[in-house]
Order: sequence, then structure tokens, then C-alpha cells
Amino acid sequence: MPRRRLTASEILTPEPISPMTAAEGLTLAPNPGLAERAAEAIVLGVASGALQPGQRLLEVELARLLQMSRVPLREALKILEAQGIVESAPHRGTRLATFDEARIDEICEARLALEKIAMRGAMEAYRREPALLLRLDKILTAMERAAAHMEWIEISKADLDFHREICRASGNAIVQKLWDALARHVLIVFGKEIRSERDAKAIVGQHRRLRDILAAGKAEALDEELDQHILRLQRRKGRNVR
Amino acid sequence: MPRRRLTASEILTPEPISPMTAAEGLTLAPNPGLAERAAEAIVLGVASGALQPGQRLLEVELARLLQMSRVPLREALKILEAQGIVESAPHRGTRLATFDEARIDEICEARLALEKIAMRGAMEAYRREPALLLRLDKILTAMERAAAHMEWIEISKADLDFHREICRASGNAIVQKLWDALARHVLIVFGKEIRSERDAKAIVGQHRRLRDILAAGKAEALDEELDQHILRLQRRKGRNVR
DNA sequence: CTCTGTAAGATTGTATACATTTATTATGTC
DNA sequence: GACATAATAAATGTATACAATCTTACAGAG
Repeated sequence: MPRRRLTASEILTPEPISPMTAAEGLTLAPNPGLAERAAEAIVLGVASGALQPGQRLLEVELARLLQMSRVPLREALKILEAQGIVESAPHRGTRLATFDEARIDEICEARLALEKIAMRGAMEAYRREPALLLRLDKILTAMERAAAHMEWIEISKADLDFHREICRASGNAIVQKLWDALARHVLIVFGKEIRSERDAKAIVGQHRRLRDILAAGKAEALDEELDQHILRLQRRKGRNVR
Repeated sequence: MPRRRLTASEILTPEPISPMTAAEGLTLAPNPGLAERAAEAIVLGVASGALQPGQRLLEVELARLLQMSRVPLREALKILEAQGIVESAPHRGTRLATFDEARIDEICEARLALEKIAMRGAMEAYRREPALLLRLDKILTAMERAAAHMEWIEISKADLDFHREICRASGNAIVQKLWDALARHVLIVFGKEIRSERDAKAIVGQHRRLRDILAAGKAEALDEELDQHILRLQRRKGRNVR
């Protein structure tokens, strides 16, 4: 009986396309498709102020600015629509969502709920496999470096990376997906914040504290810390925003 | 100074494209774009068993089956990827996600968190504007009609409509968006369930009870009822699924 | 026989071009 | 002059065609 030769896909992708557990810190390059990159560019554009909430997005113009065709750009808009970043009606065009204070409250509320789930799962994962904490430490180092130079975009990215890593560690694919969408809202909200040097240090400190709580497995301290961490934006309601 | 005549877009779309509050039960036709319809068709295909979880999706074949070009189909796949229904890697294709028991637990867990937020907001909305309850009643009537004939797909749709309406009533756009994604997972999970006539009646009863709790504004009874309602799927773990 | 390199086939990624719908402007009528 | 109607222009929706990439199969060297 001749043993059938394994095909390339059977070797590289055992079952799902993205192997959940790699040989420790080996993560097969994520999706750099043009559509996804365009979506990220649009979100960063809003966060940096180049695009304004509520603004109408013309496909031809955006495609020209991003130096691509309308096809991948439209795919990007579909992604962003599914995530709630833009709104569209058929034959009527697409425009950026608005981010008023009520919306910011909603974002924080949803975020809190999702992260509590993720944190619980992650705490269990870190207990079983403490080596995963190294990924958090790496992100924290990058965050500190960015904070030292007051590079707010980089700080925000590291902030979101931190929480994304926790979602990843939790192994909860659903929460991770929902949080990917929510993270884009959070990034935009971060962009609207006016923050000081003291804020930068506080942010790093908060994340270090979260990391330590996760490492120690103190479940009871987690919820309280999370509340304070995430509702920070809400407490500032009405001030310190552009 | 000549008064400038208002443009049509300024009259029809004051600020956001989708007006949050209409003249009571007047909802400007939602997005029937071809891409969105294709996405819905694919989800229904999984729910009905025509497509199997984990299956690879060939663009040309799917486009032929759905009688459309690859362009809107790809847009549909991007939407579904953002919602976690399919997974893809560039130049490697797209495949349906798998829905094992761990995944079902994740779905229920996330759903519970989101719906608790929505229910709280909706309860407040119903208190201010009891007329909104009529929309729930309408859905419940449809659900009962479907339950009488044991039309499970229709029951599931009414089930999701019920909860979508609650998200809508809550006015929380973020939760609504996240739940739209999650609802597709739930629909697929419903499709995997094997249910009896007793189940049909129980489902209708549970929703009627939820509706009454919302109408009465009994916040304390809500969480408990929700836990029982949503974790129903989880309690059946390991049995009654295909 | 196993491994490596190469070539053919298949599939996805992108760009261009056309059809449909909408929004604006212009025109005519009351 | 105000309103309704028709024509023009703009933008989106869709289809077709081409390019880049990957998978697979095959041949040859060790």
C-alpha cells in the first residue's frame, strides 16, 4: 500500500488556516492584504485628524489618495462598515461615523464587558503557560519607549496591542474578533484625547499593574483595576477632548 | 443675499445616513446591497447545512452559485471575515470557520455580555417610550406563527430579530454592530441544534417572559432570566447537536 | 528512495470599463 | 416668484479581463 505523499497545505495548515498554537512566539505573518491595509489607513487617518468624523468618503478620491483601485478600497469600506467605523446606504455613498460623547460611553461600556471575558480567560492561560507573559512584557517595553518620547500614536498602538495580546492569550476567538472591531473605535477615540506627559506615565503604570495582576492570578483585583483602567476616558467626559 | 436652496442630501440625510429616530416604526430600507445579500446567503447556507464549517470557499464557484460576479462576492467575504464567520489568508483562499463546542461556549459568553448591556439600555427606552414594545410584540407574533408550524429557520430568524430589536431600542450603536456580527454565529449554532416541539413552545415562552420583564422594568429579574435564556445552548453541551 | 528544484495549473489580487442609480441643475408652467 | 418636471452630471454597483501568487505535480540529483 503506497503511502500517499502529504500535500503542502496538509503540512503547513493542519486544520484551520491560522494555527492557534505555534512553536512559541512564531506567528505566521498576518493579513497584509491591500483591503485590510486600506482599512487600517482610513482608521489612522481619522485618529490623526486627517479625516473627520461624519465626513463623506468618495471612493475615487480615497482610491487616488491611497494609490489603489476602487475595488480593494470598496472591500476596505465593507470591512469598516461591518465594524461600525463607517455607515453607508446603497447608491448613496459612505461616510465616517460620528464619535460624540454618547458614542464614547458606548465604546467604553462594550469594551469593559469584552475585556472582562478576555482577562478571565487570559489569567487561566498565563497560569498554565507563564511564558506567554513575555509577549506582554515586550509590548510594555515598546510602550515605555514610546512614552519616553511622547509619541502618542505609538503609545496608543502599544496600548491596543497589549489588550489584543490578552484577547489572543485567552484563546477566545469570538471575543478577539469583536475586540478587533472595537479596537478601531478606541484608536479613534484615543486620537481625540489631549494628553499630557503625566498621562503617558500613568498609562504605562496602569498596564504594568494589569500585567502583574494577570501574572499573580488575582482574579478579585482584576475587575476593579479594569473598571478604573477603561472608564478613564469616561470620567473625563466633557473635557480634554478636541 | 440670495438664500441658497437646500440640496437633496441636506434635506434627506441631516447628519448620519441612518437616522436613529424615525417617525415611529418608519425604517428607511436597510442595506440590500448585493454584497450584504451574498453574506446573508452564505450564513444561511451554513445554518441550513448546505455549506459545512471548515469548508473551503472558492470564489468562482460561489459566485456562480449565487449568480453574481466575483467582485460583490469578495466584498461579502470581507464582511464575513470581519465578523469571524470565515477565515482567510492572502493568496491562500477563504474557508468557513469551525463551530466546535468550545466556540459555541465563546459565542454564548460574548452574547450574554452584550445582551446585558443592550437589555439595560432597552429597559430605560421602553420606560420612556412604551410604544416601542409594539415592535417586540409584532416579532413575538411572527415567532408564534413559525413555532406553530415548526419552521425552525423562521423561528431562529424571529429569535434573532427579537434580540436585534432590543439592541436597536437600546440606542447603543456599538453594541448593535457587535451583535449583528455575533447574531450570524448564533444563527449558525441554531442550525446545528436538534429541537423538538416542546422546545419551540419553550422558546416562545422565554421570549414572552423577557418582553414582560422589560415592559415591567424589573431590572433585578432581568439578569437571571437572561442567564437562563442564553446559556440554554451551553447546558446542552455534548448532546442534541448534529 | 528521499530530497530539491522547476514548471504547469489553479486561485486569488488588482485594475479598467460599463451599467444603474442618485443628486443636481435647468426648464417650463401655474 | 414658487412649484413640479425633465435633463444633465456625478457617484456608486457590477461585470469582465489581466497580473501576481500560491499550490501541485513532475523530473532529476544525491
